[in-house]
Formats: sequence, structure tokens, C-alpha cells
Amino acid sequence: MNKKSAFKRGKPQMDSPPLDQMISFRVSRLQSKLNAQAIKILKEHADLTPTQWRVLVMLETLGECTSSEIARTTQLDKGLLSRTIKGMMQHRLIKGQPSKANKRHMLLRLTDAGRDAYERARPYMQERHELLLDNLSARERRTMFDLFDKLEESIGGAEAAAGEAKGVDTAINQRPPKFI
Amino acid sequence: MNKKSAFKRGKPQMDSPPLDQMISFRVSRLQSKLNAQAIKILKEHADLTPTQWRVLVMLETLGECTSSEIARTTQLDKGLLSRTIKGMMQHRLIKGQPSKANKRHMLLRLTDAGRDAYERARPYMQERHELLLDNLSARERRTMFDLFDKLEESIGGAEAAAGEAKGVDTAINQRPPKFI
DNA sequence: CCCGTAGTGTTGACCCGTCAACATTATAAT
DNA sequence: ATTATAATGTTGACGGGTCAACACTACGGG
Repeated sequence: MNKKSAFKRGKPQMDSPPLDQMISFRVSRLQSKLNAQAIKILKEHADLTPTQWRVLVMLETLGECTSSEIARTTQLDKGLLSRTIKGMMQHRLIKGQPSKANKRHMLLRLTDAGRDAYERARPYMQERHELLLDNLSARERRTMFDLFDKLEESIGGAEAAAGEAKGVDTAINQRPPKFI
Repeated sequence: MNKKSAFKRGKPQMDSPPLDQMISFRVSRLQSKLNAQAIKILKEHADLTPTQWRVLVMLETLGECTSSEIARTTQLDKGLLSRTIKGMMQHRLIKGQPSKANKRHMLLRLTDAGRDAYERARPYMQERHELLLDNLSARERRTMFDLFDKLEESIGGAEAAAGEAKGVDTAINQRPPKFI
């Protein structure tokens, strides 16, 4: 005799587990699964971590760049990048030479070994990506990245608009607890 | 003179950073942002972690259940759940009594303090969720959870179908490296 | 009854991502 | 010039999530 009645296992979308209808939870769970899959593929075929893979992709695309460029473009943490890059240098996947124009910069480049690792992982990563797309309709595919963009934008906007909701007795607090 | 030409900052969707068009990366970045936002809100208003919040949501919905039920429903790691539940018991957010029917089960229930914490965080979590939805069109909203479902399904399916791609010289390896 | 198997929950080890503090260098202001 | 401010990259500390091993219990078939 719960207030919301127990949900059933199976297809029906209504009366499903409450968390299943929460965006943040779904994204989190999806990320876990995608990440586990990527870890497995990258480990097996090129002994890379996902972050290393992403650095390789950036270097393959940009040709030569600095850690901060990668950080800005990907929005990865600069600390994480620093360690990742250090590790990749030790493994000779990339090399870095100090910039003469700017003593703070370290110009990063792929080594042959790095390009090899990239090429070894790429087909499998590509296959995986296409497998993900295969199960989506054309419309869903078109919508997907819009969703990513808009959701990320919402969060950024919410950060800016933080400071509201300070008054504890705003309207929201009086809404019935029917959300999920 | 890079092989893919440098991309520009700004709106245009074409020639954008390569990782931006990869599902896994976008989901990962989105998850980071959503998680950071949730951590902040939950910490500020109820001193909860996201996992604790999810356990509260499940208990609020199910009324009484075991750790393994939560694990099955949410697909959260049972080790993570074990620690989270232990912490929540120490903070008196939930209580657990051993089941007489099954000595392995620990029947979990919300305490008043737990329900309080839930009610303190709920309005803000609800507001956040609605803010995320506000920026989406009706069509996007309808599509979103379908996307989550299908992507998760693809991964599960890929797990099962693993074992292919063993032959290194499959067609995929001969495709031109034009994926992103 | 007994034993193999499966489910439940705990724990330790480990890695990754996040955050803050910091040293160094570049840039801008006055 | 001098000084303040911002950018770059490194490092330490910390927490959270994942994985594997484990103990214990339940269940099913012989």
C-alpha cells in the first residue's frame, strides 16, 4: 500500500521506476555503460584509456596543440589532462616540445607509436559508434546532438541564474510532490 | 595545413571539434555537468550525495525494500549501494531491520529524518529537472527517453554480439578513416 | 540429506575525475 | 617600469565508482 503503487517489470512506460524518468539519472547510467564499453575496447585493442583516446583524437585532428587548447575544446579538467599527457609521453604516444614563443606552452604532437595506437583502436571505436547510430531513426539521430547541446546549455544557464531560489518560500515549494 | 582543417569557435555545426560529434564523449561531458549540478544542490539543501538521493527516491517510492531490489532496479553497483546505505544508516536517514523470512535480506525504510532530507531537496531537484525540460521542445522531450533506452539497449546488444570483430580483416577495417 | 549453484551483502584495492593550491609566465593597466 | 591580473600547467588530496573476492544464506536436484 505504497503511495505510488509498485511498478512492474517489463515494457510499459507508465508506472516505471521513478528514477528512469529523471534525466540526470539516465544520463549517468548511460555514461557508465558507454564508458565501460569504451574502456574494454580501448584496453583490448590499443591499451588506452578513454581520456588517452580523446587526446589522441584531438591531436590527430589538430595536428599540434597545447594542453590548454585541448582543455578548452573538450572541457576536460586540466589536472586530468596534465596527468594523462604525462603518462602518454612516458609511453611515447605523444611528444612535447616547449614553445619558444610562449614558455608556458608545451606543443604536443603524435608520435608514430601514438598514431599506431590510434589506428589500432579507431576501427573498433568507429564500429561501436555506428552500432549506436544504427539503432536510431534518422530523426532521432538529428535530435540527439541538439538534446546534448540544449541540456548542457540549460546547466550553464542555471549556474548563471543561481541565486534565485534563495527565498525558501517561492512558488515551487508549494507545488504538490508529483514530480518524478 | 591539417588534414581536416581547423574548426572555428561558435555556432556552425559543421567543422566542429571532432569529439563533439561522438556520442560517448557528449554523454560523458553532459553527465559531468549534470552531476556537478546535482552535487551542489543536494549538498547545499540536504547534505546528500547523488547516490544517497537516489536511494531516498527509491525508498520513497517503494516504501520498503532491500539493497538488491534497488540494485536491480537502478542498476547501481551493489558495492556502492552497500557503502551508501551504511552511511545513510549512520546518519539516521534510513533504518534497516533484518528480514525473518530471509536472513540475507535487510529491509530498508526511511526514517523521519530521511523523509525530511528528501523533502528538503525535492523542490530544488524538481525545479532543476523542469528547467532542463523547459529548454526542450515537446518533440525533443518525447524523443529523449527513447534515445536513452535505445542507446542502452545497443550497448547491451553489443556485449552479447562481442566476439565478432575478432577477424582483424573484416570490412570495417578497410573503410576510409572518415568517421568522427 | 547433502552438495552444487545462485542470490545477498560486505569489504579491500584500485583508478579516475574533481578540486584547490601553487609556481611560472604572459598580458594589461597605470 | 611596476604592478596587478590572467593564463598555463603541475601537484596533492580527496571522494566516488568499479571490480573481484569473500562469507553467508537460500534453493534445487541427486
